[in-house]
Amino acid sequence: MPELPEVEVVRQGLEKILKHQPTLEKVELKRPDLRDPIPAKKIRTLVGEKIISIERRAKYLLLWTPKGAMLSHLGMTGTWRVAQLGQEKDHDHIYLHFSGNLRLAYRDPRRFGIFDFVSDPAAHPRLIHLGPEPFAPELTGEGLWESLRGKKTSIKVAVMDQKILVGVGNIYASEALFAAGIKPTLAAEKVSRSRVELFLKEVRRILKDSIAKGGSSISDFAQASGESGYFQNTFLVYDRDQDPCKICGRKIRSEILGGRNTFWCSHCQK
DNA sequence: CTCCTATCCTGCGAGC
DNA sequence: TGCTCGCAGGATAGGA
Repeated sequence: MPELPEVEVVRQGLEKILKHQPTLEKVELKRPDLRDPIPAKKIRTLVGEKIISIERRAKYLLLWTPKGAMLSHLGMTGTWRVAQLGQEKDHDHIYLHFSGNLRLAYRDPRRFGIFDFVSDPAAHPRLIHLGPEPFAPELTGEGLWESLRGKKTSIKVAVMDQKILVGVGNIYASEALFAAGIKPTLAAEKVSRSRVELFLKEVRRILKDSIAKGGSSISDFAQASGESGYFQNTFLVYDRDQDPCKICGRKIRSEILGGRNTFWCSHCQK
């Protein structure tokens, strides 16, 4: 669900809400697990600590204290919000109580999310194999192209592979490949270096633009403030099967790649 | 190794 | 209106 822009928008929202560095006073778990068991004991070692920063890595959030961090992944339907007493909802699984009578709620109907404890991100099994951040200055089109070498899988599946490039999920993969004029079904190894360079440029532009627009709000995504994003209004191909291409007017088509619905224009993308 | 499929879970919209 | 079906922004285990 939330891809890099949505997670970044949530990060910015949480950063604002937690700017005054409140102390974590209580961790209330409504159930013992999401996708995985929640290590309640380890997380509660952070009680009494201040939240000093909110970091995003790939689609993960890290709420840092001096003694370690809480790691949050939103899965498909996860949201964080301020929920004072009386503002509980169905599928609220975690309440973080802070000083100053502040309470954050994590809500996640499908429970594909993750909530874990991290001391050393470089050693955490969920983080250790992640590929480069799209905005990392050291990431070049050539570097990305090299990591696609020998990949028989489709370029669409490859750019969604978090070992190759993080943060790009099903929406932004389709949108960025459209912007770069690359047909998603093409084998990754067959995409030329210059076209991979263009893809990187376009995916950066699109991710940045989406962050500026508050991300894409489909069904229940909202930023921590509760506001919706509006990047979904600018989709050129995603979820537009059979609709006319906004550039050439021909029908957008779709196919399942790697188990995920993929959208493209066979005239604009080769 | 790489690649592909099935799977976790709930809610919602389309179609009848 | 109410039911059933298929699908949804992700990531991983396990099999080929």
